[in-house]
This record gives sequence, structure tokens and C-alpha cells, in this order.
Amino acid sequence: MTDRSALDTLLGYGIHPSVQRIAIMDYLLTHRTHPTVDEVYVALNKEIPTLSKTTVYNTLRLFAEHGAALMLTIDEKKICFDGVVKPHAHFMCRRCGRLKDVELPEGAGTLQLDGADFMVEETHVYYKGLCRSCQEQPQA
Amino acid sequence: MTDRSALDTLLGYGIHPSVQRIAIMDYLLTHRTHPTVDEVYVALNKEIPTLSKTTVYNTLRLFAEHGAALMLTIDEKKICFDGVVKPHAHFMCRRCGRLKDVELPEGAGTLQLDGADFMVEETHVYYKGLCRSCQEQPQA
DNA sequence: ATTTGCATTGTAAACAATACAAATTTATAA
DNA sequence: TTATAAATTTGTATTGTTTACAATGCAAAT
Repeated sequence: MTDRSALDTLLGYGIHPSVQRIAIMDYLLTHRTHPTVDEVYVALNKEIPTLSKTTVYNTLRLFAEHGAALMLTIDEKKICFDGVVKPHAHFMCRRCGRLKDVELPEGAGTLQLDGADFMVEETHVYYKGLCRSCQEQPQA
Repeated sequence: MTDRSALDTLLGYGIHPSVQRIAIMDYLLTHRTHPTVDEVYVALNKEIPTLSKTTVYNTLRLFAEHGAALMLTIDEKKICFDGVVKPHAHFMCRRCGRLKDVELPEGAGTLQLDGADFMVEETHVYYKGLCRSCQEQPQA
């Protein structure tokens, strides 16, 4: 369980709550698996049989626009979402494809924006490589 | 012009050269615009009318796998490629969508991989926000 | 000259994501 | 409460990117 309820999270980000939005936010907060739109859709279809996939798309995009969730484009095959918005980095294994949270390196946020030509709103740091279990696994 | 020819770059990364691969690498090295597959395809169709888009997909993927190019998944709408493989970060403007190269912050490469659970092969750092000209532009 | 193997091509298919309009729900005001 | 407006959701149709795959081309090796 999370310390803040899904409803409170939505209200905190100025997002008007609805049954679908609460369910989707609750899923994000209780599943730290960086799910895709489809994974959220399939999982929530059990409790909300009328749920439309378009709603999941719209809602997750809405969350990301309000800063209530992160849209991760690390894997070129699929967009993932993260309910943990506290700054952190990610690691993706190129073999099993799993995404894991890792510490943000010191100084990553303090960008040398030569001449302040840019107004930074989001910082993304991630690594690709092989996770422990895939290193030990024999090659495919 | 680049100091290393496209051919030498391919050979340096152990990639068997061909007319198409040389042309695609040359395009990457002489156009620092982070092009998409389609942009490369359209541009090279003039010199190589028989070029297939599938070949561009395969070739750019091959380059990325051999470390001869970077595959950028910053923009969720399109995959971009970068012929500059020297470590650097990127900035993407959320309004005009342009990608720019920026300095890699100090320490971004030295990840605290608690327990060395991961073998890092690539490090990606990018920022999203508003570029100078889009800040000055009136809102849409 | 044949064979071998990789590269390329082009079509077909898969798939993710979006647009859109109808239907539903919720909020607001009379 | 009822009517009206606004917002949200739904489902289908569509778009566009990416991949799969089989056929073809090409060049080096035998």
C-alpha cells in the first residue's frame, strides 16, 4: 500500500478524479513494474470490464502532462509509465528487457546549459546493458 | 566533411561495407540533425533510387548494435539516429520537437551500481523543456 | 562455373497510437 | 428536481511506423 491514496495523488496534481483515473493511478502506485498502456489495460479490465484502451492512453498521457507520472521512452518498442515521480534513473537490460530503478548520479540535474538557452523541465537518465541474471545465463 | 570517411568508420566498427551502408553512414556523419529512418530514406533515394526503406531500418539498427551510431528514443513519436557516438547529452524542445546536443554533466557516467548488479553498456542523458526561440514565441 | 553466404528488396502483416463521434457520466443552474 | 451544459469515456476506424518474410541480387570462395 502507498502512503498517499490514488485519489489524493490525483487531487494533488490538479487532476479531476474519476473511477477510471483513480483505478489507473492506483495501479501505477501499487505496481512498480513500469507498465505499458496495454499492461494497465489488461490488468484493469477485470475490475472495470467497460474500460476502453483509449481511456488508458488518454489518462496516462494526462498524468504525464500534469507531472503525476513519468512517460519512459527507453525501450524503442514500447512506452512505459512510472508512478514514482521522485527523480531517479533507470536501467534496462537489453536481453530480458526489464526496467529497474537506480540511483540518479550526482550532478545529473545540474546541467551546464551554456548561455541558458534552454528551459529544462524534465531530466532523464538511463543505462542499458545486461542485468546480473542475464549475464549468468548462457547466450541464446 | 568528416575527418574519417564513412568507409573507414564502418571498417573501424567491423561492419562489412556496401554501397547502401556507406551512403547511410555518410549521411549520418555529414548531417548532424538526428534524422529518422524516413528522413535518411527520403534523402538517399535521390542518389540510390532502388534503396528500400527496410534496408535503412536494418542498416541503422546494425549501426546501433555495433556502436557505430546511437539510437535515440527521446521523442515518443519517432526514433532518431546520431552518428556522433562520443558521449554527450541531448535536449529536446517539447514545442518544436528539435533535438540539440548538449554537454554531458560531470559524473553522469560514473553510476553508483549498488553491488555491481548491472553491466552498463550505454548511458543516456537527455533533457526536455522549451528552447530559447519557443520561449519567446507566443503560446499556440 | 558453381556454390555459398550475406545483403537487399518489396510486399504483407503486425502493432501501437491517434482521431473522431456517439454515448455516458458528472457538474451546474434554474 | 429537472434541465442544461461540460467533461469524460467508449468503441470503431484510421494512420503510420516497424517488423517478418520470402525472393532476389551480388560478390567472394571453391
